[in-house]
Amino acid sequence: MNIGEVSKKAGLPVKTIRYYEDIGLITPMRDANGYRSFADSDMHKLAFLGRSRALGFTIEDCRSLLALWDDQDRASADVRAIAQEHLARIENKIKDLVAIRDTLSHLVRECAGDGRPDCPILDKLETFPP
Amino acid sequence: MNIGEVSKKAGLPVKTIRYYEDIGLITPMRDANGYRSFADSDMHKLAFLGRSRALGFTIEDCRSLLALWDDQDRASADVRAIAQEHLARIENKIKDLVAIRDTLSHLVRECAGDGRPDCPILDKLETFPP
DNA sequence: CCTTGACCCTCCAGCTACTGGAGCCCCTAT
DNA sequence: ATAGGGGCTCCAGTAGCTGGAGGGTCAAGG
Repeated sequence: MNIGEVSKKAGLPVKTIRYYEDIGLITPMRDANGYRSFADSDMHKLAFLGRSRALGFTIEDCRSLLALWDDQDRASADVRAIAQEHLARIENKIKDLVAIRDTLSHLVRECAGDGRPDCPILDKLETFPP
Repeated sequence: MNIGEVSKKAGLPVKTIRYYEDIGLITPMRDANGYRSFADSDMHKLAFLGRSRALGFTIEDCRSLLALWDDQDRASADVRAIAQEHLARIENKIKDLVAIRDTLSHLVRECAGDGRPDCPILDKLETFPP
């Protein structure tokens, strides 16, 4: 398979696939003409990567997950640890964003949003908490 | 005021303040020795920037907000528009993250997390939705 | 007067995870 | 022969800083 076909099947941009090779996540063969030649196992890895990334795992997480995936003797606890740590990061991020959203929507509601210059949003940005 | 003092008062790292000057958000004077010399108005702007950034506004948003802040004749609607757009971005991000969190916590709950190699997390990453 | 240590300065490189573009080669069809 | 749609590499840029090298400046203590 050439890179274009893999790109369609895996749902990843061509550039991203080449990048993943660059950083050593996959190592497709090469044809005589220099074109990358992807085996099914490469496709499979790329799909795996796509899903992991869609769930917000970092590239380094993906590298670890991929290694565990390749290792038939892995302990599921190792996988779980990575996922759980990531889950905690996500939950923190959500908490931060919710706090921001609350502050922000409060500010937006308070602002008349008309042609006058008085603006509680700017006022609050000026003198917010401490 | 020297940069160190401003840094403490505004709660921003020295490097960040220099960066903000670099990109034209502030333009402090210079002393004869080349040191930056911050006026109260600079401090004020930096505090404003710190708060805006803490609410997740992009640097370009900050640039716009700062311009509106400086403009005594601004329409509050202009500020509101920026804030509202940002709010929408945040809400989208929260939605995405919540979806990720739900999937992820489901996976983590399903995984035994013991020494055995069977791992529903890897299975799902392999064969997730479509 | 000299040194020490805390500041300050500039410039360069690196982080994440790609993305865009230039400039080139290759393959197939007409 | 040529046109188009692949493919290739390498370089640069994105956001928003952060770290470090290598150097100047200032106030206090010996």
